Amino acid sequence: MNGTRRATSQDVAALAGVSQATVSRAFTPGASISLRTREKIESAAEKLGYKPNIIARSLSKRQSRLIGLLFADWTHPKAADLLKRITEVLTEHGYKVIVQSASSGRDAHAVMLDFLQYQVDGVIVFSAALSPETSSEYARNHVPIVILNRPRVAQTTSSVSVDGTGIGQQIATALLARPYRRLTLISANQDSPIVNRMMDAIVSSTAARPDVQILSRLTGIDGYEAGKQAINSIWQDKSTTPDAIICTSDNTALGILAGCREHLNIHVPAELAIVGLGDVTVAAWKDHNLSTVRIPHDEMVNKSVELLLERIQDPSLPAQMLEYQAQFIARGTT
Amino acid sequence: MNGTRRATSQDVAALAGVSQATVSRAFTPGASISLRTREKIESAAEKLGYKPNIIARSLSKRQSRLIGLLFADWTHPKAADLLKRITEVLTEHGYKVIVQSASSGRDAHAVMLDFLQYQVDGVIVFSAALSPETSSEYARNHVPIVILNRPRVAQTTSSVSVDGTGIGQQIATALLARPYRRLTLISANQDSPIVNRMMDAIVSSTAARPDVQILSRLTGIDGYEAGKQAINSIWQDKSTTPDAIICTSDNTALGILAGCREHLNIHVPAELAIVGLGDVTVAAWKDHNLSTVRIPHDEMVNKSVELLLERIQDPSLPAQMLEYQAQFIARGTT
DNA sequence: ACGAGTTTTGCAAGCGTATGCAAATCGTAT
DNA sequence: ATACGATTTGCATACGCTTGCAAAACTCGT
Repeated sequence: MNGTRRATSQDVAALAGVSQATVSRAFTPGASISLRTREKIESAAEKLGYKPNIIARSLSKRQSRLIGLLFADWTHPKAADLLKRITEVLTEHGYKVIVQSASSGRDAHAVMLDFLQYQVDGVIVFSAALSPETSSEYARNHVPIVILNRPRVAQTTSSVSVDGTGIGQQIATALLARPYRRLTLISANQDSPIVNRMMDAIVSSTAARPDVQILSRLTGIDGYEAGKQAINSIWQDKSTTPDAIICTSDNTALGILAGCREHLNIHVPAELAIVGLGDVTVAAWKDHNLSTVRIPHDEMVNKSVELLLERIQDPSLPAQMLEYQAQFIARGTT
Repeated sequence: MNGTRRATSQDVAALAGVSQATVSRAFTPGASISLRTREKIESAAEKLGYKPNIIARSLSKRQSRLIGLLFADWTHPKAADLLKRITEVLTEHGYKVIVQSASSGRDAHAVMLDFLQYQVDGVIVFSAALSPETSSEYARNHVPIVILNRPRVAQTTSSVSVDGTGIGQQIATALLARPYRRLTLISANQDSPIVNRMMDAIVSSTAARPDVQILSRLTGIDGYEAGKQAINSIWQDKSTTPDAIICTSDNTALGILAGCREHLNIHVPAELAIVGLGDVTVAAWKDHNLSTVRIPHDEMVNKSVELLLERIQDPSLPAQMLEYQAQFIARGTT
C-alpha cells in the first residue's frame, strides 16, 4: 500500500493517538492495557500492516527466542525426520531454529561461535563432538547446550543419547539364546562412543563363554554397497566364516543380506544371522525383515528440547547426561 | 571469567581507551581505521571475550542476514541432502537460515508471517504452494521469495523447478522407441504441478498414436509398500495388463519391481517396463537397476540461492520463473 | 616548520522495542 | 462532590550497534 519503510510501533501510535509504549503493551500478552485502547491499536496496526519487529524486541529483552541447531550427521537415515521433529517441537514452544552444518571439528567450533553472535538462547547439537573451548565459551555466556545422539564430555553441557552397552548386551543375549557362536562385528567408523560401547559390550558379555568367539572386528564399512562387498570378502576364506554378523547400521546389514542372497547363496538365518542398528523403515519390509535395534528417536528429541528449555528458563539448573534404552527387535534374520 | 553480562563494544572501548564507534569500525571489514588501534582493540576484545552482537547490528543496519526456509515436503527422498546443501550454500554467503516446517496451506501463511517478523532478508520455500496473500504481503515488504521444486503462481515470487512436460515427453519417447504400448500411470497426489504436467505430457504425446493406449491413471499411491500393493491389484485383471508402468516416485517404482519379482513372477523388462522419478541412490544399485529420471537438484539449489541473493541486493530486479531439464536414465527396467 | 591533503577518530543521532516510574484516569464508596 | 485505591497511560531511558559529519591527527612536499 504505502511507500517503502515498514510500519513501526511509532506509526501505529501516531495513527491510534496513543504513545509508542502503549502500542508495545498492546502486543505484549498480559500487559496492563484497557480493552478500548487495545482495540483501537489493533485496528490501526491492521491498517498499516504492522507486525512487531522481533529483532528489536530481542535486543530490548536480551533474549532472541532463537535456538541454534548444529547438524553434523546428514547421512543419518533419520536425518530428515529428526530435523523436522526438532524444528516442530521448538516452534511449538515459540522458538525459531537456526540450522548450520558442520563436518570437521574446527568447523564445529566456528559454527558454535556464530550461534553465540546471533544471541541464541540455546543450542542443540546433533551427533557432533564439541571441543572443550566451545563448552567453556558457552558456559561463561550461560548458554545451555544439549548434545543429541552422543554422550557429553564437558560437565557443563547436557546430553541425550542411547545406552550403547545395553544395546550390545541385548544383542549378545539374543544371539546366544540361539545357536550362534562365531561372531563378526562390523562398524562404520571409530568415532561414535555409542557404537564403540556397543561393540565392547558384545565382546565383554561373551568373554566368559569359551564356546563363543569374536572372529573379527571390521571398521570403516558403511552403507549398502560396502556391506555387499564386505560379505563377499568375509566369505572368501571358507575355513573361518562367522555364523552371525552384527552391524552398526541397518543399511550395511541390508547390503550384507542382499549379498548373501544374490551371489553367495548363504541361507539367512539358518546359516548366518544378521543384526542391524537403527530400525530404518525398509528394515521392517517383508522382503528384508531385518533383525535390528530400535532407537527411541522421538522421545530423545522431546527430552532434548525439554532439557534445553528448562535450562534456558533457569540457568542455575545442572547439566544432565541421559541415556535411553534401545530395544532389540528380533525379525527374520536371527 | 567475569560476572554475568556479556561484553559490549562499550566495554572494549573503555579498556582500549577509544570510543565505542571506533570499536565498531574495528569489526567492520573495510572500515576506516589504523592498524595500531585495530590491534589495540583486538587485544582488548580478546581479553574480554567480546564478539559483536549481531542482533544489535541487524537492528542498526536494517538487514538481518537471516534467510527463512520453509520446508514442506519432509518425505522427499532427498530432503536431508537438499536441506544440507541449502544451508551450506547460504552459510558460505554469510547468511544464516531459519527453518520452519509447514504442512497445510494455512500453516504456510502463518509461518511466512513469522519469518517477516524476524526480518528475514529473503525466503526459500521448498515444495509448498503459497497463497496470494502471502505473496502480496512479501511484495509490499520487498522481501524476495524463491520457490524451489514447484512453479510459482504469483508474479512477484521467483521459482526454480523442473520441466514436467519435458519429463513426460522423454519418457514417452523412450518407451515408444521400445515395444511398449499399453501404459499405466501412477502418481502420489494431485498436488504437484510438475507431476501433473509430466503425466499430461505423456498422455498428449501418445495421443496421436492409435497403437498406444493409456490403460489407467492411478493416484494416491506413494511409497514402496503402496507400489507393491498396486502391482498386485493391477495384475488381478489379467485381461488388461499394461506393458509399462510409470511412477512419480522411485520408491513406488521399486515397490512395483519388488512385487513383480516376488509374488507375481512378472519378467521385467521383457514383460513389463517400469519407470521411476528422482533417481534415488538405491535406484542405481545393481539389484534394482531402475530406469528413472534424474533431477538436477544441486544446480537447482544453487540457482535458487543465486536468484534470492540477487534480488536481496537489488530489489528492483524482476522475479523469475526457471525450469530445469531433467534427464531420463535408461537402466534395466525398460 | 608550515599548510594542504589524507586518514583516522569521536560525537551524536538513530534502528524499533521494552519497561520502571510517575502522572493521569477510572471506578466507587462516602 | 470528594477522596482513595486500582488501572491505565505516557515519559524517558535502555538495549548494542552503525554511520554521517566534523574535528583531530597524521602524512608529505617545500
